[in-house]
Amino acid sequence: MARKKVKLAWIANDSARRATFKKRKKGLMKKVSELSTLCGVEACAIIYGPEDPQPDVWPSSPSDAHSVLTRFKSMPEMEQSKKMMNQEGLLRQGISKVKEQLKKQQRENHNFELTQLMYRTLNGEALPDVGTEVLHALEGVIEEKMKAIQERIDGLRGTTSVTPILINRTGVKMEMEAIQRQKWLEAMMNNPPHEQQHQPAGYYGGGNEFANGVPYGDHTPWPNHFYH
Amino acid sequence: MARKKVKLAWIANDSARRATFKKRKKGLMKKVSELSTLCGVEACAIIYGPEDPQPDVWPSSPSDAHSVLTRFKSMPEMEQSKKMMNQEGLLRQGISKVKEQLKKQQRENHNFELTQLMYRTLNGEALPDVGTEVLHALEGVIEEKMKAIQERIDGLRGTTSVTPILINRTGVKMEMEAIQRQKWLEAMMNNPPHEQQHQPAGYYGGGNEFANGVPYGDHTPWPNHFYH
DNA sequence: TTTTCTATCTATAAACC
DNA sequence: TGGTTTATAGATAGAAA
Repeated sequence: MARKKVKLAWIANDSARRATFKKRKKGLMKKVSELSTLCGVEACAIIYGPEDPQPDVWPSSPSDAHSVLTRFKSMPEMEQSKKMMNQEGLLRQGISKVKEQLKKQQRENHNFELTQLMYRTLNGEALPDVGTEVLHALEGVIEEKMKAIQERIDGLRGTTSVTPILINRTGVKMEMEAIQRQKWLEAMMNNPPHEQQHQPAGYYGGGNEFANGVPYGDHTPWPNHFYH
Repeated sequence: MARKKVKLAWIANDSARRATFKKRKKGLMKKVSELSTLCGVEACAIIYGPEDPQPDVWPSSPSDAHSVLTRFKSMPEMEQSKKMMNQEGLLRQGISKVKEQLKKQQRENHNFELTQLMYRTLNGEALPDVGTEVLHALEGVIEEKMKAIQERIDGLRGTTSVTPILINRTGVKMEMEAIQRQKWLEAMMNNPPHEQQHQPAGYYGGGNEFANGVPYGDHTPWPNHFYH
């Protein structure tokens, strides 16, 4: 884990492996002792060397080690197996984790699609014939954006030093209700989706900022579930 | 070891201690698995939680499942204010990660089901009318188990010191070809999936060990895809 | 409480001796 | 082969959401 990221696989080189073993064993033992000290828990580590039939063990104090091991051994095997051997449990754990990930991903996808919908609509594209549900969600997204912008503006008002270009261009006195489409675009696209930065200097002058291209570079059809 | 160097002593603050415990336990387990992988040695860690009578243990049988799944981190959250253009890319990345996880999980599920199939069949339950594909896969699982057992026995033969209880019970002289069903069960169930330990003392005496119950406690129907 | 973020601290792979 | 050094990967404390 230094100089180079090591691949997690058996180290073929003999001496390198032995060196690593030595270093890491030491580090591991230290970690075990730290965990035990810091959190006041019983812990035990047993490491068999490649040749040595006698493992390195922590805690080094024989009595402590013995106590941990005795406790472990005396426990009905059934309980031991619950955590170390119960495949079913681990599987369930894994499955719910994946499910969780999936849900998160789906939420993100949905949000992304809504954001795209917003940008494209603001850019003059016709709002597709989406269901009310989608409209409500879209409303939520837009509200969130507005809120974020308002906060940013409020924050800037209290500042006496740097006045961001954005403010010079749009004027903060404008009421939120009166913000026009291109102002919206300017505000929201403060960090624009694509290479707007590479647009000519006159880019921000007003008018149809995306005359040269749409925010996402193409007109991907709206996802099917957006429609009735 | 971050933000501030922590003093090596019992952490008095309750929630802080729990948080540290969780983090460090995870880190420790990872280290153990890494050491084991990189250097090809046997290693074991046992950690008792403050309350939990069940320790966390490494290795866990489906070792990959645990470490791989915990290692899996959700993709960094999208920063709306920055680089909208990357959203799509980030999403794709996240999706493929989830997909990958899902595949892994499915492989594990399948393997688990096959293992259950094996145990239940060995226990005398009728082999369901599975397709050839499943049969072949089952064959593979069984072969793997046999190989593992053979290796264990071979290893033990070369040892003059400690003779594990398992050996006392079964006798290593027995040829693999002659191993009977209950021996199989003993060997494979060395750390049994469920409550067999609570069986009467005569449990290991031979005969129908699972007369009072099946290994998994119930007769869950075989998964649909096992059948023709 | 959990999750996420990130500044810092620690472990360690290579290089050197 | 075994210590010492150094640059970097990894672990994690504390804060914030």
